[in-house]
Amino acid sequence: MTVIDATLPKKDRILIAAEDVFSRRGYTKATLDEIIALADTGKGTLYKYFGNKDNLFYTLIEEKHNKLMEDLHAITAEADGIRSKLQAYLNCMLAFLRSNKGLWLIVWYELNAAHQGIHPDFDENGDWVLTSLYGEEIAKEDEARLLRYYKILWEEISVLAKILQDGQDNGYLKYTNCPEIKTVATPAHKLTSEAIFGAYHLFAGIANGVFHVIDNDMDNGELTAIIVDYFLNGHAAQKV
Amino acid sequence: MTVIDATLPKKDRILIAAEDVFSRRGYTKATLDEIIALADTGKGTLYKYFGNKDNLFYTLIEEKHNKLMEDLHAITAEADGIRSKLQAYLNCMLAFLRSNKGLWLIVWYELNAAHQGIHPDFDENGDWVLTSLYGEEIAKEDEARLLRYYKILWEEISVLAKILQDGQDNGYLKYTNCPEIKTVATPAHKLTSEAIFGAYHLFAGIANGVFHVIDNDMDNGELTAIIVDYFLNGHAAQKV
Amino acid sequence: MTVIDATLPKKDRILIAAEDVFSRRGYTKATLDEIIALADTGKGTLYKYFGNKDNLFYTLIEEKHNKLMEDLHAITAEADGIRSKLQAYLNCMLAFLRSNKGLWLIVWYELNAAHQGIHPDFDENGDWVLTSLYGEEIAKEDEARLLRYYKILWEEISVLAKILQDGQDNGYLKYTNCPEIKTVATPAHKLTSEAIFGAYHLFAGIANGVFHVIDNDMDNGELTAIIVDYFLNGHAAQKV
Amino acid sequence: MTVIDATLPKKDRILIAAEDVFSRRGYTKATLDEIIALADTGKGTLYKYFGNKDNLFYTLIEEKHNKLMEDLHAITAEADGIRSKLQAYLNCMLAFLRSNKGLWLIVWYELNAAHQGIHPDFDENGDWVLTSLYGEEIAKEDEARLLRYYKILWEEISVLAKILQDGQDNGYLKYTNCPEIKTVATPAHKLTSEAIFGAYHLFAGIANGVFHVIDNDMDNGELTAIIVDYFLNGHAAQKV
DNA sequence: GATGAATGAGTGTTCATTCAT
DNA sequence: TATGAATGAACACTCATTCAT
Repeated sequence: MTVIDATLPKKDRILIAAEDVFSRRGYTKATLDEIIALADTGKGTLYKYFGNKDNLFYTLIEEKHNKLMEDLHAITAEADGIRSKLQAYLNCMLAFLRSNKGLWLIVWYELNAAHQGIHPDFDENGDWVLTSLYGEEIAKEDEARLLRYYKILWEEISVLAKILQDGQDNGYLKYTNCPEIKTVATPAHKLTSEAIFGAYHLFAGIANGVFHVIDNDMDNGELTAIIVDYFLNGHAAQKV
Repeated sequence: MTVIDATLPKKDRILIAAEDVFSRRGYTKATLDEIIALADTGKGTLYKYFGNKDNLFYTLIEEKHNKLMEDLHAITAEADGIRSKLQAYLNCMLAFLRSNKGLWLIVWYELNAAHQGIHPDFDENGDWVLTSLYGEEIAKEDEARLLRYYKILWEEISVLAKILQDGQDNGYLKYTNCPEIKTVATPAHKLTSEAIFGAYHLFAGIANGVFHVIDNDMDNGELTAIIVDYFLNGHAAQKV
Repeated sequence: MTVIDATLPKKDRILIAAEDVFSRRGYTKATLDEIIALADTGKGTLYKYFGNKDNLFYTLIEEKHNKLMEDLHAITAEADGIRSKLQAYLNCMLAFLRSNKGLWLIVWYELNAAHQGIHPDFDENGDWVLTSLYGEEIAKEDEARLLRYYKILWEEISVLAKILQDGQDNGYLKYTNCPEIKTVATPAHKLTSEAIFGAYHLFAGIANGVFHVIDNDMDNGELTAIIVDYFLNGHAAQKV
Repeated sequence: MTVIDATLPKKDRILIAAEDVFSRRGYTKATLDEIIALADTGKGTLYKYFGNKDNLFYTLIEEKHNKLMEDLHAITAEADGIRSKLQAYLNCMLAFLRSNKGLWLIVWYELNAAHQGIHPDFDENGDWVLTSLYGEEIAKEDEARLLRYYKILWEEISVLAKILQDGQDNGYLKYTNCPEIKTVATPAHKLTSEAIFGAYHLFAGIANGVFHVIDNDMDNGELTAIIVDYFLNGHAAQKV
């Protein structure tokens, strides 16, 4: 059982406790009671600072996400060439996901609108719009809640997608002419679906470690080098 | 709101309704009330047939899983060579996941022991054993419940892992000498961690479609051909 | 797990199963599902023969009670003198309760109106009437149900009470002049409250065996001899 | 319908309501809904304070039991000689049971392990151990729950048993040489089975008043004097 | 600013009873 | 006659949220 530094401000202690509990239990099964017990504070305090369960979680996520985005932008801007941009992105992302696997699984799977029968897309004005695949009405407040998590995924993916897009544009990466892979790109984003698909494909596996095969102490650089090699050159021993 | 054929036996209607509700809501947020309302039946009927929520879900999963395993074994045995085995596997798996994405997301993420602070592994006798990463006791019945879902993941992965393992053994696929990727293989399974990692990496992305980029009507064969090509030869336009 | 002779008529098998289950679980916690499973029959059959749970239980009790009453009357009529009548009564009762302890505990405690805030008594016509101690109305059908169990207790006690009453009337037993022990006797029954109290006092202990102190194989005659001696002469080594 | 003083703290009101409802309905048939309705509170409040139904009931029992044990020890230590110790014990117990008849019936009959096919006894270390008479497994938590009620019975009996044991040891009370009455005594407790049997026999009848023969206003001292006389000298008018 | 007592809608589960076959 | 599928009211228990202090 983690013990939280009693000298920290209550707000910080709640966030630390929330991270611990959400990571272990998932969003739905985490309880505010466990969080305040761990933070050694009262329920009123939690609500004073965060308003409700969802805002508490989002605050947690948002802070980390913003920091991650800064890092991703900085580190990939610095790198030179597709390959080193890719490796920079992955190094950064892998380190992040290793520390925040539990929380990001929640965003990717539990809170992802796309897994709740809801299809987020852009309308003609380039604004996000949610469509229920089952014809149900989506309440205004649900919409806002769902969308802000979706945007987080989108932003994180977009950095990688941009790299891949550039790679395709300048002929470094394949451009597979497969019409069935839908283009969800908009003028505003210029992401081809293929790039998104590739991006997702690329690091989805990293985030999870379903079978715990990757040693927790291993060096990021070495692992990402392997992954980038697989991604660029494939798993075959020689061209087939 | 789907309407279920009123002439079907209650048991079938419950299963159909359960699939619908679990797929949309996830395991925890799905309620038996919604299921019976959709199935137009009583709660007692559901419990008569399935005993409890978890058994209802597992019944749903098990039936589909068994059928899938039969198909996977048959279709990959028939195929000749690593590449066509890979493609056969993916064709089969992709078709399956497209129909059962919601349910399989639950198994992969929500019910996956590895995402609940629990580490499943083999003991010296080759039997499964669960270890809590947080020092909490795992109740006997929780253990059984978690394990049966984990075994499903394991079985489905193992077919692909075997193909990849063979590919490495005969030099067709790379064998990356990366010691930090842990070997979880046991004498009984002979799965190298790399094979597992590759297997997971390979189709994790397919299962999800976070961004709905793949058209629902697209041809499986064409898509899997692209994926296999990516997997074998990589995304680079030429060897780098 | 008892196995019931499959050649017996369904009705008999249900009664045998019901006796087993009620004895082990008590009235409320016994389930009809367990009974029909043990009887290897259907729910409809049970309801066809017995109508509802309470009738099933009462049928079980009534049959045994009627046989017991016959025995009690016969055996005490035969005996000569208070002491041997007492001993005869106790022998009979003890043997009965040993075989039917579980069922009779239900009648004495679980279904006893007096333990449910209800006071059964005679009205001016000598008819039974139930009065709620909490001012609640007693539904007509509840009244009938409660009363029939109460009458069973009453009848079984009355045989002993009559013996004790006779003993007091002819000076063999003490008549303690304690006005606070209420007279519930009616012209029809002529039971003084003291006799009832003594009767109850006498064999209440036998029925229960809270601490399992009495060996299941012990001889009835020997035990009842001790009890009657205690009852008549007390536990003191000499008159005190 | 009792009305509970609205100025009392919720916790106290729940306890008062619980006592009322458990006493009238018995343990199993008492519902928490009725309790909270009577206490005029919410279900969450009940669970906040007591955790579950069984803890609520046990809280009720434990408090009263502890107070009773103090009184029993004090009052019997003060009394001089077997007879006055007996009378002191009975006075105390009778007063207690008159106020708590409903609750103690539950402990004696409904929750008594010995009435659920379970045999509590000491093992070689003097620790309590439960054995199922029907070969069923006893779950760890069921064991703890059953045992704590059994210990209450045991403690209350033991005070009296000690008095009776002393009476036998110094020849004041009969020692009936009846081998069939099993010795459950352990070195730690030195209770002969006879003493236990006598103790139970003695006051089992008092607790219940199946037939309401004892006037609720009657004086304890007078009644216990009669009972002790019956117990010591028997019911016969003269030695028989 | 901090608290925690109080709440009640909601959730999985049980089981006596009904009724069409 | 015998059945068992179907039911739904009832129950113990959970937990996000409110609000008076």
